[in-house]
Amino acid sequence: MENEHACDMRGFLSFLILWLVHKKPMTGSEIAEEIGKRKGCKPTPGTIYPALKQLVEKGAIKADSKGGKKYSITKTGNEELEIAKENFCKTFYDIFKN
Amino acid sequence: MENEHACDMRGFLSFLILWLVHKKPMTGSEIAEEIGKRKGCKPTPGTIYPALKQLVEKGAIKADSKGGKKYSITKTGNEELEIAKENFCKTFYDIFKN
DNA sequence: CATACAATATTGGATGTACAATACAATTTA
DNA sequence: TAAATTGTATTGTACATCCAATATTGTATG
Repeated sequence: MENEHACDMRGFLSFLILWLVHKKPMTGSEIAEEIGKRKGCKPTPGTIYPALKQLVEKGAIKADSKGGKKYSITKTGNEELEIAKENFCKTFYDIFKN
Repeated sequence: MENEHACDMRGFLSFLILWLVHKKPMTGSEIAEEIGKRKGCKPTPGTIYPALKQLVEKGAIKADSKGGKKYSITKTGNEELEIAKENFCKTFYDIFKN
């Protein structure tokens, strides 16, 4: 609700989830598994599901209620991801150089 | 203390501050300015100084109390930065591609 | 010395992310 | 059907980060 903390360094979990789901629809546990592989430490359900819930409420992702309940990105989510990705790259552009 | 939330997606502000200060000692306002340039939105003193305080308390940076009070990275901070950088790159390795 | 201004810093309240513990739902196995 | 297992989700508590507002300190300038 209209809180414009645009300067926020919070939100990297949501950003990463959005990024993963944008590549391929995934279930909650698949997402946790993939984050675990990348960071070396798998987040617990109490971390993953609240974040998923927020993203659904924002309309950035949606849950396909069949089978394992996969989450996939929406049009809104894709637009948001594009902006977030750009900001991310501008902010950390020189971290990856060597 | 000794809270081992190793899985943490929090701490990106501290990470970025550490990264900036590692390249060159900076004052609080210089740090805010540089982050503002990267993100397009300059963090307020209420964001920057508590983070700096924590980093000093951890021993990751130290304040040179002469002139504009520049902060510079310590040996401990450099070691911490090296680890954090590696985790960061592993976690977001595919964001920068295209 | 006094006033102004910039940089440094703290406070209070909100939000995102963290885990542990627990609960619930859908299969599978006995 | 009962018990076990796995995935999904909530709750409670803690902490990093966020801003606005305020306070403090240091350095000019009058």
